[in-house]
Amino acid sequence: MDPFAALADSTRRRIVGLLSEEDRRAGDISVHFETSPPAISQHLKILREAGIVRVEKRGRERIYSLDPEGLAAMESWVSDTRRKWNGRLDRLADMLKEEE
Amino acid sequence: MDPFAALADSTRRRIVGLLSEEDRRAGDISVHFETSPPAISQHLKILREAGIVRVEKRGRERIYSLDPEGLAAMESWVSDTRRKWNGRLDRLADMLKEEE
DNA sequence: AGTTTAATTAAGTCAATGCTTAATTAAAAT
DNA sequence: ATTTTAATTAAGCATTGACTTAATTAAACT
Repeated sequence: MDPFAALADSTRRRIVGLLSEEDRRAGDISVHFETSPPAISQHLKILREAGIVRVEKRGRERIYSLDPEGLAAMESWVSDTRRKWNGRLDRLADMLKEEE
Repeated sequence: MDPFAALADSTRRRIVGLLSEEDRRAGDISVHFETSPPAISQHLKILREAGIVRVEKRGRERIYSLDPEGLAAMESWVSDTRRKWNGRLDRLADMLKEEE
């Protein structure tokens, strides 16, 4: 699943929010939600495959951490879009200026 | 549909890309895609309800334009997440510094 | 007035998504 | 060695999402 679709789900965004604060074990993520541990595990898998999150096995626990690279796609799309939009505003400003 | 879900679809992101260049009539958007005009119209409705796009009726045409406010939610979520993440890195750097 | 054009809404189909409970894997503890 | 604990995978189900064609709305043209 691509990063945009991965972050379309609010539960997954909340997970990312938790991991932006600190690395956490799967169970420590799970307790923050009403949904079952398997559901959270499935969300984590999606985030992993989207490159947004990493896992590290530690004994029988899995430590999840944010992979900031994963946000890059979204960040650059947004900033590109914003830049193009601003470029239009700038050209409009120029046109108005030449009318003076 | 919330802005994140609205932008999870690549067709809708392409529409936003087109509108970041210039305002366009529904039909002028539609021709850029293989899918049928009704499908594009449905996408436009979703973008409208997410606050990402605006319409203006002009005779029997509808002129679509980008509503940059609509991107704000995504932008601020991403930058907040990034900020929290960076904050962690900073604290880590401080800790390493104090060890010197 | 009647027809064409621009666009949307309606209705139905199919695939994808998110959830649940049950089953499995594998490490830790007794 | 057996049992408990942490987490995931499997299977099934209900909902949502994106698409299609057909029908509708409304403005423009002749």
